[in-house]
This record gives sequence, C-alpha cells and structure tokens, in this order.
Amino acid sequence: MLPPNTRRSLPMALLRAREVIMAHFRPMLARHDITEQQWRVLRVLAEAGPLEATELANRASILPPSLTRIIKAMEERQFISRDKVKNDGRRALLAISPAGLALIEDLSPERIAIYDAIERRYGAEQHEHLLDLLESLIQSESSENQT
Amino acid sequence: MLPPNTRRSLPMALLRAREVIMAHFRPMLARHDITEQQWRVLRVLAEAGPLEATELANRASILPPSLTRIIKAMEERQFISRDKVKNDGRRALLAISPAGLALIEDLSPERIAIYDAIERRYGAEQHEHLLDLLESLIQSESSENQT
DNA sequence: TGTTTGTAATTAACACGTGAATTACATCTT
DNA sequence: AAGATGTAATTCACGTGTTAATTACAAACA
Repeated sequence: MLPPNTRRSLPMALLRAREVIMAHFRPMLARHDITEQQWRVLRVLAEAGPLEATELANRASILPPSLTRIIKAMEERQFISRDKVKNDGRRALLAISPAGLALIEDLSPERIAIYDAIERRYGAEQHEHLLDLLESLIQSESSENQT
Repeated sequence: MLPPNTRRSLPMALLRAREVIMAHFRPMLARHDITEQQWRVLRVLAEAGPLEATELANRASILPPSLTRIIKAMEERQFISRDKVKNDGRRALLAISPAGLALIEDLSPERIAIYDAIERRYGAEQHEHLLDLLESLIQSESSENQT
C-alpha cells in the first residue's frame, strides 16, 4: 500500500511492457501498410465472424470514433465489408473480406514466429502466469467496484 | 507455444489491463485539465529532478515528437521550465516549477487513494507479483535478443 | 579552417485516443 | 400518431503515437 512511484507502478509497467512487445510486431505490420489497430480489427473479425460496430469496438479495445475511421479506411482497401442489419437502420454487420483473410493468412507464420520467440525468451511458465494475472486484474477492475 | 489468439495474447491483455487501470485516474486528471502524458512528465521531473529531453522521454516513455509538444504546452502553463546547458546548444535542462510541484502535491492524496483501492481489490501479493513479472518481461525483451 | 559525420531536438504528415456534441434511428409513453 | 427518451454511430476538436525528414549544433578529421 505504499504510494506508487513512477518506476514501479502498474500504469508505467503496463505501458513499457506493451511497448517492448509491440516493437517486435511493428516492422511486420508496417511492411504491409496496416496499423496495429487495423490489425486488431482484422484479427477479431476473422476469429469471431461478422460483428456489429459496438461489439467489434469492445472486442478490439478501440473507441467508437477510432473505429469509424478505421472501418472507412479498411472498406476502401476492401479488407472488410458492411451489411445493413434489417429492422434497425443504425446497426450494420461488419465482416472481413477474402482479401482481409488472405492478409491474415499471409502474416500468420511470421506473427507466430515472433510471438513464439518472445515466449521462448520469457519462459512459457512465466508467460502463462502473466496472462493469468492480467486476466485477473482486468476482471477485478472492469466490474466496477468503485474507485 | 500455441498461436496466440486475440483473447489470450500479451498485446491485448496488456492493453486492456492498462485501460481498466487508467480509467480510474482519468477523471482526476481531467478535472485539472492535464493529460495522462503531461502527468507522467511532471511525475518524472518531480522524482528525478531536472533532466534533458532525451532522458525525460525515456523515463516517461514518451517519444521525442510528443515530448516536444508537451514541453511547449507545459512551459506556457508554467508547470515546467527549461535552461540551456552550457557548452552544448542542443541540450536543455527541463525542470518542474513550483506550480508544477504544487499540482502534484494537490493530487497526491487522491492519486494514492485510487491506487490503494486498486491494490486492495486486486490483492497486494498478486500486485507485487504482477509488477515483478512485468519488470521481467521488459528486461527480457528490451535488451534486444532479436526477433 | 572547412568538410564530413554524428547527435539532439524539432517539424511534418497521418493515424489513433479521448471526451463532448450531434445525427439517425428505435422505442416508449400517452 | 406525436413527442419524449434511449441507443448506435458519427463528427468535432484537440492531444498523442509513429515514422520520416529536417534543422541545429557538436565532434572528428582531412
């Protein structure tokens, strides 16, 4: 319960940890001219199938205004498509296109190799343990037990 | 060594974890009209004393272009000051001002209360363990053992 | 001394993060 | 059916993330 100083606090540690991880993936994404967020959108749609914008935003951890822009860009590049939902003119179903799927397939081997290398360096057990602890943290805070 | 799916991967888990944590601090920062990044800059300068821009950027995990903008804004608001380093016209020492220190002092009780509440909900032991694992991950990846 | 090479900081361009306001529809209420 | 309320998505405004290019200065060296 000590006052957190910057060097050992969750906000800074989580930020730095994410940075060192993403640094490994960015060159791959840059070579294919897609952003980290666009990549998340594609992955989520590929895994979950067609989704409405709100659900997609939640699953990809992207805020609605950002998602609006991302969808626009990726529709133009033909990586995703949208279809109106009947009986509700507000909603639309977003789906990954064949080209989008192809991109994911293309990058899959490299993506897995990068991730495996990280896991190998870090250790499989620590890796699993870290994921568990993060999941638990997300759980304990997202259900809003107040500040 | 399984292919990471979006639901259990370090990039997503770290992102979500940081989001649920920061959600607790944002209202406080917003009330005082400073951003999360500006807050990091103030905290680092308060803890470490005057620093040059490069060192400050590293410690606060902010990229140089962002830091340039942040410094400009906070100089105007008189939260930080800069002094040229003699014998090198490129460098400047950045320091927190009395007003900046006052802001930190002001927010300190609330900041600590928020953090303590998180730690209480999550559990002190898990909290320590998580910080250790994050530190270890940062270590194992930042020394560039290649992709 | 003048030129090259290196380094710190800034600028530029574009995408995303964030909160507030707005628009477009649905639904509820009377 | 008409208006009030609610919800999904978008738009707006501004700050930050990211890479590449540029500027300003220092150091090496020919």
